[in-house]
Amino acid sequence: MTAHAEQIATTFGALLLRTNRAHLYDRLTAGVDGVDGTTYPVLSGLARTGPATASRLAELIGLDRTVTTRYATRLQKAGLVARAADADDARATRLSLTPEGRRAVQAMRAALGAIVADALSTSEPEEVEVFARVLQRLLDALAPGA
Amino acid sequence: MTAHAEQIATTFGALLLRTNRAHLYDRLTAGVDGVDGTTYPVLSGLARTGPATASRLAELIGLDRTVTTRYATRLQKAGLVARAADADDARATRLSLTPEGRRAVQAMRAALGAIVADALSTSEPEEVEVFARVLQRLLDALAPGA
DNA sequence: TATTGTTATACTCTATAACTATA
DNA sequence: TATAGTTATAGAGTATAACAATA
Repeated sequence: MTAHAEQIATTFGALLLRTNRAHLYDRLTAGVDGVDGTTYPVLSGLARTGPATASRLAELIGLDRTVTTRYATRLQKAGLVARAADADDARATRLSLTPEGRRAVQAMRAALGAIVADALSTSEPEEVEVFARVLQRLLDALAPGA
Repeated sequence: MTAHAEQIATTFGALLLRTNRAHLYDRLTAGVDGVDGTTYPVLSGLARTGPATASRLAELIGLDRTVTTRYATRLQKAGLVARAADADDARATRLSLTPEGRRAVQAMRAALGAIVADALSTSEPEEVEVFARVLQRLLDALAPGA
């Protein structure tokens, strides 16, 4: 058990190396116009949470308010995100996905799903099921906020 | 199966968010003097590969040669890394861990192991075993180089 | 001519500070 | 006075360019 924890820790460490993460992001956003590794979290966060203010979205994805709003502007220029006045609070601006933005998210999700599915194609379905469950627990323990 | 791939992909995406990765690195290097989130890959890479030149180490950890040598200098100043002339090639410099560097790596490995062990404490040993196996496969598929 | 280590330089990502408008 | 959005500015992290020494 401890031996497994050590091995898992090592594998995890390798997986978290900047180069691997960057490479994966590149693969995900390669075919999608207007999104890159930096704006990806903003777009996918918006998809997860639905229409939200920049402040709330920033909290969700763990980025600063100022960065979030700037990336949102980039995505808006690319036609993937829309801004609208908040009816309840004149200070606030609601960010939302455009239909094109939704399509982009869909495409990236499918790409990631395909990569994972391919990577797990040699594993038994029962193993995959266990893996999914334990991975979720690991995330909960490692990133309590998310 | 496809459903699991989707779920795994989503969890994975969350895990790779910059904020989570940075937070984990901070936890790992918190108690260790002279190491931070940026120099960590250099130190742990050196532990994995043993004494190596900056160029070779850079390849291993997916960083640029110039960055690797600069971080190595930082670690050297902290007393964790040593430089020595290469006997076979006068151009080359061999980087290695000092005893203190080895202790630092040991401490960080133990910390990561403890975090993972804790995160998996609610899972059955058989589940953990499966998880370790599938995770390794996933890494192999995602990061062929590592 | 190619490669090693290194430094100088520039670019990108992210955060802090500051400004405006509204609560 | 506090908060939302935004812009200006500064700080890290990283890569590209350039240099000296050796192969």
